[in-house]
Amino acid sequence: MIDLRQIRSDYPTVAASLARRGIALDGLERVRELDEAHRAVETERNGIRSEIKELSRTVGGLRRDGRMDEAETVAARSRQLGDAERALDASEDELKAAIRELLLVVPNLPADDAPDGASEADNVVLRHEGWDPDSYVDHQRVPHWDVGEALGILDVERAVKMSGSMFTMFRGAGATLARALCQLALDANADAFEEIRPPSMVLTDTMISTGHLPKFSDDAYHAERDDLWSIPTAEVPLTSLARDEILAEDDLPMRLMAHTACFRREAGSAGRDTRGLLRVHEFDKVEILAYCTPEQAADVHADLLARAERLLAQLGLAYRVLDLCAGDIGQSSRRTFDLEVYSPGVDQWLECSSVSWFGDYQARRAHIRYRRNEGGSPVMVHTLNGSALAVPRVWAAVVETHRQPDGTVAIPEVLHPYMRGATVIGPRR
RNA sequence: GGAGGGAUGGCAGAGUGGACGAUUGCGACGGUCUUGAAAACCGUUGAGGGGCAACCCUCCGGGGGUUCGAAUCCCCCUCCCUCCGCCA
Repeated sequence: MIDLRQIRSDYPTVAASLARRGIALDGLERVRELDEAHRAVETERNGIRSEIKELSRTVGGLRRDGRMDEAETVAARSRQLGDAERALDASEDELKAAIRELLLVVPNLPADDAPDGASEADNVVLRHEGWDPDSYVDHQRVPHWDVGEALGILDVERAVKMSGSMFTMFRGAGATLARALCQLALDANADAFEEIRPPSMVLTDTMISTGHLPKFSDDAYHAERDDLWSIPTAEVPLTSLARDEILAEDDLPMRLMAHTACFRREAGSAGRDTRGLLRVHEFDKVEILAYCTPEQAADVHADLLARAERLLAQLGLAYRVLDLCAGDIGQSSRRTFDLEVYSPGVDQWLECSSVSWFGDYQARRAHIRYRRNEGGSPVMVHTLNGSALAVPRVWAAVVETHRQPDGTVAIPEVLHPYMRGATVIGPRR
């Protein structure tokens, strides 16, 4: 959530900033009106409540003194006020709920230095790494689904049999490779991040905290009977880990990482990228996440990006870094860098990490604060996160990039310790 | 899933209708004393909302109810503990 007080005190800035996303601002206007009405009702209601409390104290005093008739007179007066109080109370509840409902779907203010733009097409490519378009040879120009099938390490057909389209299954060395990628990502970040193994299903409030609900319910799997959501990313449970807590400044930045399965309905993309691993309903991912102070946020953001990049470089993959424009960053984010890995077999740039700074938007939803060393009231933390490594697309890029003339796949050296000594993936027999 | 017991401030733990936003202890912070520290003593110490301010309001797991007045009484829910059942 953005700060209601900022809407009150600095409406022009908020409106101008949100306008950069290219969204309609009538919801914001409405919030402003409701807020004004809400405060008026609240003030009036509080005055009546105060009076009732005063009268009740008087009743108590009179009764103790045995002045029962007088007590009853005062009680009767208080009874009358009670009716008025209940009416104002109901209206206050309604206004408060209406404001929250609207505020929950108002996106975050893009950072001033996020580039202008309306869509994906306006994202800024900051740089390419390990990228030489002329270096690829014919044996690398085979899509991973063909490579995977030939080597017996990817079995899409049987996954579809058991779970339907857009599910996948790794086999043999392919499954080991998928696991190796996760272990590498965890080990590479263990120097600074606490490893967490969170639940894969969460309550509605947990999904609201990150911004995945209420707006994007179509994108997530929901177990109706128990009202639980399958997590679309470890960001969801990791952000709620500190929900409703007050952290100490000395504990910040607090860095967490988790390897989880991620579940996405991909509701808007039926029929797109249906082959292979480009878009699947369930995939494994290692997420890295931090809570920090506003002052630390820029450094933490750069560090998360550097860590995600380092893994791709170590795997010998080409990638590019995108600075997402104001019109394309996610609802909760203020600034996002995307990492896209180049997959030569399908000749596509595949998004494999979004490294985002959320400011205090998620912290306000999740109520995560910290106390400054110099004391004073608790203030909202900043949250940031990104994928260290998302398995399917990186798996695809590895298999295509490192395919050798004889059709086998050379395993990148950093993965050797996790591959039971194997250095090459040959046909399964 | 069934039966019983619980949920109070950073923690421990009082409080069964009115002077309780809450006794007390521990912890933390400030001070006195001390060369310094400890001990002792004195004081401060929850969160949120509204208001320029004085100040007002809310919060005792969550929601509803009774009452002039609820931490306290009633109803529902959630979570924790004990026992039984089931189970990797």
